[in-house]
Amino acid sequence: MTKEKNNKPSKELPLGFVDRQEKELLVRDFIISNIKEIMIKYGFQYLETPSFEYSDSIGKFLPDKDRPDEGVFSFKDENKWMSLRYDLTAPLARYVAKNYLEIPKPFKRYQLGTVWRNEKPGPGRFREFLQFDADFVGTKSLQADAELCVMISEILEKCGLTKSEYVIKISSRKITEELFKKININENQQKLTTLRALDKIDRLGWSGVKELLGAGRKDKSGDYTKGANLKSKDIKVIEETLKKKSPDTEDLVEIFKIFKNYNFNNFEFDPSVIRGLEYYTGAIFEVNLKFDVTNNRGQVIQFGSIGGGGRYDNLVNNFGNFDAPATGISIGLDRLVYALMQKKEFKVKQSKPVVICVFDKNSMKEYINVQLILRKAGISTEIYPGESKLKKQMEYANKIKSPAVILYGEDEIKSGKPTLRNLRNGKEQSIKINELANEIKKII
RNA sequence: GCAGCAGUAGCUCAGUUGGUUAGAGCACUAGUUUGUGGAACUAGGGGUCGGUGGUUCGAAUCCACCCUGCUGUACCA
Repeated sequence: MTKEKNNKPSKELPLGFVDRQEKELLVRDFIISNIKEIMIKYGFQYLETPSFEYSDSIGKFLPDKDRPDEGVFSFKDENKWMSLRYDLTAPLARYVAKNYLEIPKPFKRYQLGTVWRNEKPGPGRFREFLQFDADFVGTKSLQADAELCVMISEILEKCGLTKSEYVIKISSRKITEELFKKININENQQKLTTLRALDKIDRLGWSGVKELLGAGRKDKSGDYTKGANLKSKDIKVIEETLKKKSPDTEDLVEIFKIFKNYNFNNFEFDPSVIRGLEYYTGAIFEVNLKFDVTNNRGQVIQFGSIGGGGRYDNLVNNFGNFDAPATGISIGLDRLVYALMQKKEFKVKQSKPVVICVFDKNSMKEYINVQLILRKAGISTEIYPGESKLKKQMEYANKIKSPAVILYGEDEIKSGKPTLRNLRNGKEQSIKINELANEIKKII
């Protein structure tokens, strides 16, 4: 690299975007195959919608209407603004509205797709990530809400999490609505500030939340956050509400009954679960991990939830007049991958190819013959992709973690018995071509 | 966005109060071994010290601004 490097394209990635390597992708594939299997079992339809939508299809449901395009990546196509989707729920609402007459009602669909958020990234948190969504549209039945939780739990356990490693926290927007009535808050901004404060109880504890409900709070770095300015007697009422051990709203009482019928008990009633969204109208879920997650320096980090959801009875109605009450749940797959990879006992099998070394270009036909036989037997096999000294070829095989190499030089070709070298223990044996596949299977 | 900390080789870092040609380990390349990887030894390549401007006889080191990263915080459909 010389002076010219200034003229060369940057090898840096845009903020919040990452290359994902095989190890991670295989874990992701493992999770996806579990999801698909369970979705079929639960009877959801598979759907894909495009990455881009017209901005007004997703933008006009933003909670803060005063800054409609903040947080999304957008560009102007001809004269219309389009944006990369920021979740899979808004596109679902658009899809349901567009296809309302054709789709079954209720409509159950699941979707796997990349979403983009123009926000500051954090550990295990990117500006481009894969999300899984499952929703019921067109039913008010609480059976749907309950089943979503049971289903998520089945997915997590299928992926290797034990009951003690995760919990689904549940609350209802109805609880906070009643609370607001009780303490007489009507102003929307104050409601939002209050909800956001409550949402932080995990991290800040009640004392921090109390500060945010009152005048405000100074964080570790010295930054100051303005509070909701509630009266201390109202804060007292909120504190009492948060202490409740069991729900007194009808929806949650019903949902918990259904859980019992499913024998599902890995949930927790938690009135501090808020999920910040304005569009939720009933039950709210949040999927939390119960073990520490660390960054690549080994420090424990604030990881937050790996997914959540809830009931949103009015969202589809934003596109017109539809009878489409809905409930859904989503998981951030990359966050689940990140967390899963931290579990020591978690392993995903990677099959690496057996490498056939190249001694002499004129013997290519012989190498190909061995390759065809092994591939036919279902063994991942490659002829060394290059022209190097044997030492280089061995180093290559070692580097890609190949289980074995096949040495098929002049002498071996003459006798029809290639040498199989086990790269884990260095042992070599000379084997007839037609017995090669079976021998290799013993090694793998 | 706000705040704190930090940017020296591909990676992890050292670099003394400003002083010649900027160092180490790992990785990489070549060789010791022209049919044998993971060990050892030898040699080698690789840096406008994040960028720009300033102070100075002299800056990786001091100052200003900018960029990037980490952590917290805000926002998070």
